[in-house]
Amino acid sequence: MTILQQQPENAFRSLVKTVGLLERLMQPHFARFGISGSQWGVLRTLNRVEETGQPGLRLTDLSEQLVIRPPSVTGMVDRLVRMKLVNRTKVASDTRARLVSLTPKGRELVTRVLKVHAGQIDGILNGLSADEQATLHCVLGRFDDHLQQLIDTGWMAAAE
Amino acid sequence: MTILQQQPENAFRSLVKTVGLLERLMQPHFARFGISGSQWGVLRTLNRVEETGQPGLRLTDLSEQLVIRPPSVTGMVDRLVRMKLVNRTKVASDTRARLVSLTPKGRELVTRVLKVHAGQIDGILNGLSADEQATLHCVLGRFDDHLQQLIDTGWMAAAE
DNA sequence: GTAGTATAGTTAGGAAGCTAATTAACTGTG
DNA sequence: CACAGTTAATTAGCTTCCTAACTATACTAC
Repeated sequence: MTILQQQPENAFRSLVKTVGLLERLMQPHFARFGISGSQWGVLRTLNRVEETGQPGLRLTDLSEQLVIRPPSVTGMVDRLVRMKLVNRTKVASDTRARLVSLTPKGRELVTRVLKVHAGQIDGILNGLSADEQATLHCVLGRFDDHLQQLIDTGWMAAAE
Repeated sequence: MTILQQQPENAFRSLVKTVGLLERLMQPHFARFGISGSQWGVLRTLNRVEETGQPGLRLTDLSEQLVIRPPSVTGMVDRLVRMKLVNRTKVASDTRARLVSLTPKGRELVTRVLKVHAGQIDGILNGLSADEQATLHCVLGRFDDHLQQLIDTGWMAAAE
C-alpha cells in the first residue's frame, strides 16, 4: 500500500502490459506474411542457426532457445510443417530425436520478412531514444540472468 | 545482420524472454493459493477498485485495465465465478452490462496473497538495484505510452 | 416512436502456452 | 548382456489469449 510496496509491483505490471501492447502491434505485421509472432520466433531461430552452418535444431534445443516447453514446440512445429515452412527429419545419431530445419519455402519467407523487419522494429522503438533502448536492453539482460539463476536454484520452491 | 539492425531486435527478444521467465517464477507463488497469474491480475484489479470506493468493474472496463479482449475476460470471470471468488451482478443503469466484484471469499484471498506478495516481488526484483528498477519502470512507462499511441493512430495498418 | 447505429457481453473456433503421463530409445553399471 | 535410470518427443487435457460473428440493449436522429 505504501509507495515502497507499490513501486516494484508496478514495474512488474509495466512489463506485462508492454509485452501485451507489443504483441498487438506486431501481429498485423506478421499477419501480412501469413504467420504469427510465435511462428516468426521459430523461423528466425532456425535462420540464425543456419547462419552458423548447422542445418537445424532438435526439438529440445528449440524449446530451450525459445524458452517454451517441449510440448508447446511439438504443436508449433506441427503447424509449421503443415504450412511447408519447416521439415522434421530423423537424426542419424539418435533415433528418438528429430531435427527441425527450414524448407526452401521457409527460408524464402524469412528473407522476405527480414527485408521489412528492421523498418518495422525501428518504427516501434523510435518512441525511445537510442540511449533508452540500450539501457532497456542492458537492464533486461541483467534481469534475465538473475531470473534464470532463481529458476536454476529452485528459489521459488523455497521462498516463504 | 549488422549490429545496428541486431540491437533493436534483441531488445525485443529480451522483453519476451523476461516475461516468460517471470511467469515461470510467479506461477508456483500463485499456485500456493490455488490461482494463476492471470487470475491474480483480475482479483488485484478489483481489489484496487474497491479501495477507491467503487464496488466493482464492468466487463469492458476490466478488459481495458488488463489489456485483454472482452471474450477473454468472459472466460476468466466464468472460472472465477465457479471458484466463488467474484460475482457477476446486474447493473441497474444498463441492462446489457454486468458488474464484476469480489466475493467475501475473493477479498479474503487477496489480503492473504498480499501479505506475502511484497516479499515475493522483492526477492525477484533484488537482481536489480533500486536505481535500475526505477529506470526500468520509467522507460517502460514511456514506451507503453508510445505503443498505445501507435495503436490508437492505426500505425501498423499504414506501415510500409 | 421507429430506423439505424453503437455498445455490452457472449459464443464458436483456433493458436499458443502449460503440466502430467506415455512411449521409445539411449546409457551406464553390475 | 541385462536392467535401471535418463532423455527425446508426443499425447491428453487444461488455461488464456485471440478474431469473427452473434444477441440484446441503448442511443440518436428523424
